[in-house]
Amino acid sequence: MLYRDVKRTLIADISSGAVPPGGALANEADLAKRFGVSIGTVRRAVDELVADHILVRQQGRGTFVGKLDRERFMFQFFKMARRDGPAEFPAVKLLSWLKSRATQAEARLLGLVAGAAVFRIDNLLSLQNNPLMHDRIVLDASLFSGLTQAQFEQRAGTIYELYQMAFGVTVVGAEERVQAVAVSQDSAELLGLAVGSPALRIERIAFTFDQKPAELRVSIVDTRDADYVSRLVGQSN
Amino acid sequence: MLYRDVKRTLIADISSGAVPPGGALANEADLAKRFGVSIGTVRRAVDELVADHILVRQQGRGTFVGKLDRERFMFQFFKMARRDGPAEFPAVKLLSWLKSRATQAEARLLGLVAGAAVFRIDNLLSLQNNPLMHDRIVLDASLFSGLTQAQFEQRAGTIYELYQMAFGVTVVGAEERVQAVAVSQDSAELLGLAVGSPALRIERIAFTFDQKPAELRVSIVDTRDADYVSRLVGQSN
DNA sequence: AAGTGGTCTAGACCACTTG
DNA sequence: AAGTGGTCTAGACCACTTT
Repeated sequence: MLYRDVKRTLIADISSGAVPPGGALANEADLAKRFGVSIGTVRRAVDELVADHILVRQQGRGTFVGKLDRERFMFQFFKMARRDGPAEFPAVKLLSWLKSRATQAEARLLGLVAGAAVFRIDNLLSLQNNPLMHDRIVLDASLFSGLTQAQFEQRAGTIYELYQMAFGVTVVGAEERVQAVAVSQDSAELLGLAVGSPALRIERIAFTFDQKPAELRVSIVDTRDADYVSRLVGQSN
Repeated sequence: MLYRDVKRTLIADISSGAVPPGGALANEADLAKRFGVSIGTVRRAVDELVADHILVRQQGRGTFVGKLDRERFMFQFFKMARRDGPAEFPAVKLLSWLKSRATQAEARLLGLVAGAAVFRIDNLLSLQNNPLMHDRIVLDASLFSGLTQAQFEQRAGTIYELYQMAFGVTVVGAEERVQAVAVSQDSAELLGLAVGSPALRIERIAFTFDQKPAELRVSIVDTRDADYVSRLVGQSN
């Protein structure tokens, strides 16, 4: 399982920051020399990392560490799409920001001890100036130590890009659990719904390499005009 | 793009029934001879079909056409899981069966003309004897010509396995659109909910090779005890 | 023991991007 | 022109399953 070792080392290089987001990997021949394997073996390791969207290959240019920019966020992490049109990047407005302590349930989901310090960040997301959903993000404060509200609000790109650039926390995947709920008064006001209307509740645990949880996010979504879209694999061309 | 040609030919062999579900492919060396390419090129084509779950490799035994059995159905097409436990195969009870004509919306989703002949099949799915969800399936009658209620009720395996075995229709993927709705009286009675309670509505279009739509299915799901679970990729080990 | 897929090698040539 | 990834070859040996 040589290619496994190569893959592990490449992941270590990325998660340690030795190769930064957007940075180029060494070329395939050099990697092969460094690891003492053939180019084919390097390619196999890189193939898998490309399949996971951790690396991006560009023929003729090189292989780069994938940035969690808008395009990737839309592709991988934003599943809502209006029924009448194509997917679109949402406008995000910060509603509240506070440092707090994890409840027992939050601690379990994030792999922390109950009462651990966390950041709580609430956002309102809109499409075409219409409120669509409301996110409540919970972050392990020790993983994002020093994060400030100003830093969060003034970020240039996506939230995950901020995690990656400023804290070396690369979100590589997530698990979402979706259910239907009756909206509370708070959510109803934010989304322009009647209290008790049906809405989606999405609980997302985003994780980094090694499946380590990095973020807990609970979204309440108005699905009068948009759907949660899920593709059950199967390309085959 | 030799391996692309190999892949296309293998797909043609499968969808034509030349290699039946569960049947073995020729071994890699023979395939290489047949296509006049190296084993590595055959492997690449087969790799992609395995990634799409169309083929299954078993070291030392051979490569087989994947059957749409319970295991695969659970893995790929059944996303509901109880919050208190692991995923579990649902019991399916036929509620109604009739031959009818496609509405305009159904025809659009299935790629038919409005008024085309369709089968309408309603099922109730339960976990641990508790009703969980209610499916309304719409099938193009010309694609499943000769399908009878008895055949449907007496099938041995999954519904998709019946499509595959009896009609040569292999479902390889699907797109699901999920929204929250207030349940109608019919659904409420079936699921033991109060009328107007929030529930998930899942609209699934299942497709075969070439993305041709094969089935439309609308599910109403009670999420008091179970979630719709979605994994946003990212393995990376 | 024979046959299968799983991994790996050490090249080759092609397509694409950049200076 | 030089450098990169993309594809392909023709082997080799290993791990596993079946006879």
